[in-house]
Order: sequence, then structure tokens, then C-alpha cells
Amino acid sequence: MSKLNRPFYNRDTCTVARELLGCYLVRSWQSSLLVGQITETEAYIGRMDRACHAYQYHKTPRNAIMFAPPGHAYIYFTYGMHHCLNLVTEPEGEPSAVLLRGIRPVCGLEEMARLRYGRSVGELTAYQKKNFGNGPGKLCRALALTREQNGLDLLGEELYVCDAIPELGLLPHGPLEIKVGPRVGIDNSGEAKDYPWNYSVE
DNA sequence: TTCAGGATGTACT
DNA sequence: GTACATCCTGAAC
Repeated sequence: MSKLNRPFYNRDTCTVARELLGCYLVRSWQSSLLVGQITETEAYIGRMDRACHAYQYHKTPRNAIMFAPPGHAYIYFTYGMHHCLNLVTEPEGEPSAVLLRGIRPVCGLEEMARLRYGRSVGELTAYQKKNFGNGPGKLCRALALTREQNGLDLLGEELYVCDAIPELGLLPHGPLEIKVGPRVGIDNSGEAKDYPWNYSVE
């Protein structure tokens, strides 16, 4: 398998956000492998982005991990019940990250259905299957990600991203038709709400 | 198929 | 005390 390496993350955040689309997010959980294909991402860049938790290099205990070297996981808790997963990008000291907003489940379906709804795949309604991983909170739930996993190194074994996993029959994706748009859910951030830093594929 | 409203904890002012 | 990078349910269309 070809795990994405440190130099991949050590680049412009928007570039990383685009290139993550179609890649495979892998979570090692209780001796199972949970895999989802990334379908939607957003870029957050601290030095210039009011919507970013680390706007203008503002550092707090919560967002400290965004200042770490690229290739780490920034997971935070929001709205009283949900977690969001970000991948830290750009050189150490530049607080920026890519928010993962959507995945398509690929492996470990049964485990993910349990984590998400407490049911087996066969018991899910069509509506539940359709909305399995199309949101940042949902994807964290399906992959059993909480603040406990905040700060994980994406070059480790517990959580990482691959562009292909031949062992599982997952090949590199071909050219993608990438849709670009404004980011979701950040209406109170002045001009930053209009930045077209949301990327998605079908 | 879309929509409004409620649930809920943490970080930060 | 307030704001928040959200999700689910149930009711109406």
C-alpha cells in the first residue's frame, strides 16, 4: 500500500485538499480496518482565514496541534455532540489544515454500521445508507474518532491516508471531476465565508 | 423530498 | 454567558 508521506502534507493547503479527494482514509480499530474513500474536503489556513480556529496564528490549547509539523490529525469537539477530523498541512508553525467533510465507506462496513447506528448493515434504511458518511461529524462517528485521537501522527498505524491499497483491491483513482464551492457552516466570518475552498467529487 | 427545531459540551470572552 | 467548521427526528408537502 502507498501511504501518503510527510512531504505530501507539507504543501499549500488547497492543493492538499484537492489531492486528498478519491484517496482512502484508513482507521485501524480493534483489529479491524475501517476504510473510506474521501469525497469532500475543505481548506483552513490560519494566517489569513477568519474561519480558521488559528486565525492570525492565535494559539489555544484546543488548536495547538495545527501548529505541529504536517501530517498530524486535529480532532475537535463541536455542537455539543460531534467531532470533526482535520489533517494538518504546511510547515511546522503554519497553522493550517484540511477538514474532511465526507467519505464513502469501502471496508469494514459492518463495524462502521455498528459504530454509527448500533445496527448491522442489513438493518439500515436506505436513507441511513445514503447519509452514511456525508458530513464531518458522521465520518468521525463511523470511524470511532474522538478527542482521544487528537494529535495522532498520520504516518503511524492507527490512522492514515493511502492513494491506493492493492491488497484490498483499491486502485489509484483516475482523473477526477472536482467541484469547487464556498465552505459550509461559517457564515459569521466576514469575507472568509466566500473563499472557494470546498472541494468535492461525486 | 424538504424543512424547522432541539439536543448537547467545550472553549473562549 | 455565548457561540459553535453539526446531526437527527418528525411533520408537511
